[in-house]
Amino acid sequence: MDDENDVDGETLYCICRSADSERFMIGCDHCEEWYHGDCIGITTDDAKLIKRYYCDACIARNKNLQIQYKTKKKDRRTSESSEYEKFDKNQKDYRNKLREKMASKNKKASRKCGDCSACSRNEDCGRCDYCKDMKKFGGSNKLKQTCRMRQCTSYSNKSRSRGHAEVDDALETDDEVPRQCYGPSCVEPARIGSKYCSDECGMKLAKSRIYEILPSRIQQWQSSPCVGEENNKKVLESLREETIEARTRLKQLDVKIQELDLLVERGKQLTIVAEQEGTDQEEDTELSIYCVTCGTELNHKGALRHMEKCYLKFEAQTSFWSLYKTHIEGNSMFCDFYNPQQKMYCKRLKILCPEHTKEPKVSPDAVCGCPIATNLFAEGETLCRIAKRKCVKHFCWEKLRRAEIDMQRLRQWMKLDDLFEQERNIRMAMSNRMGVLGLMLHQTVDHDPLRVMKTIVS
DNA sequence: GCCAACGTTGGC
DNA sequence: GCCAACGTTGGC
Repeated sequence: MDDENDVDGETLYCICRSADSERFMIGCDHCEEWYHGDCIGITTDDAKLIKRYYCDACIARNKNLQIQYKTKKKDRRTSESSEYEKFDKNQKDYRNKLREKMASKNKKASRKCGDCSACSRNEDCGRCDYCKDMKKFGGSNKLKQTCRMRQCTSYSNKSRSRGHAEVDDALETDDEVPRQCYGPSCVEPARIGSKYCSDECGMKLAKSRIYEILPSRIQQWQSSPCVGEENNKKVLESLREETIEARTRLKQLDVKIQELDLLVERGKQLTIVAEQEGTDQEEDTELSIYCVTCGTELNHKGALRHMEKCYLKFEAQTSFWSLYKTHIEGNSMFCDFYNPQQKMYCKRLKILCPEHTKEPKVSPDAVCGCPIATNLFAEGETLCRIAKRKCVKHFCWEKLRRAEIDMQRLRQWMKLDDLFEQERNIRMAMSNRMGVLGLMLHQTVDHDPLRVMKTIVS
């Protein structure tokens, strides 16, 4: 503190922090600081009436302090009373003027009442989050806020939306008179602005509080039912069921893929039968078909082929990129092509991605192999044996089926993701509820006298 | 120009 | 509504 009060060997006084000791000064009988009479609105005549003077800062910190007069206040009805009243009035006027002056001079000062303990602190505590953010305490200066201990308490109780963090190590009264450290069996004086002499003592007391309170809280927690906990458990159970369902569905879809693979393999064994071609050509020759993507009128023979190409053309114009590669157990359905310039991964379905998946070349001997429908909803064992290149009925059937399965797989994975997120939130709520902090901070008081009986009986 | 910190903004 | 982040501003 000496360096703050000392500049170039000179002692600094008063609220003006000047070294001037030539003019009239009065000393505070509490902090022993000296104040210029004209700086604090006290004349030499006023001083004659005062027995013990306490400065504004000390009075603000300790409400028990009051300026003591040579004649007691109750005797003020005497001839001298007018003098005291005059002095009191002067002081009030002076303070009001000072406040107005400060307010007009500095808009930022409007957040300080000037009277509370926080306003009279002249050093940052160095321990709160705002102090730790400050450059002088090695912070990054992101928060740029006033030390918690210096934030005006009057202002914070009305208009500040930001909560004043209750720090256990903070003062209740902020009385800067050193007192005994609150640490268990510690006899050292507490640090100024703290209940403790050191961080260790604060931690020691916190620890012993936990040892003292926690066991009974755990017992209480275990003996009384908690509706929130029960509800959470129920939701967790239903989430678990839904997860199992989604996983079963995924397995079924995997089986579907295997079945499709087998079907394709079976088709490969077949040879082309040309006769079927003739019968098909006669059907529906007069029907008009329009492309679902571009709207052009199409010949039914080339309709599917056109629509597929047209779709791919339009699909290629839109990109679906993500910064992250997909991590899925088993085969991923995403393209996940990595673009090194953008540093991103393609998120189209792999089977449908026109940009990064090349269509396999169809050999002239390849058979279509699509199962032929026996009626609208069922398909028989018979496979289409027209040449793959020529079959207009089942164009790209295999690709579309794979895409359909992949879409269903994707839907299930998204559902699993959603279920996982919900479970995580519930588990977090549950662990918060019965975590050390939760148990220490909250407890349930049961006001129903019958409930106690029930617990005892059961 | 530097610094403290107020007041606003945007994300959650 | 809360809060981290930050642009801005006033004082020095």
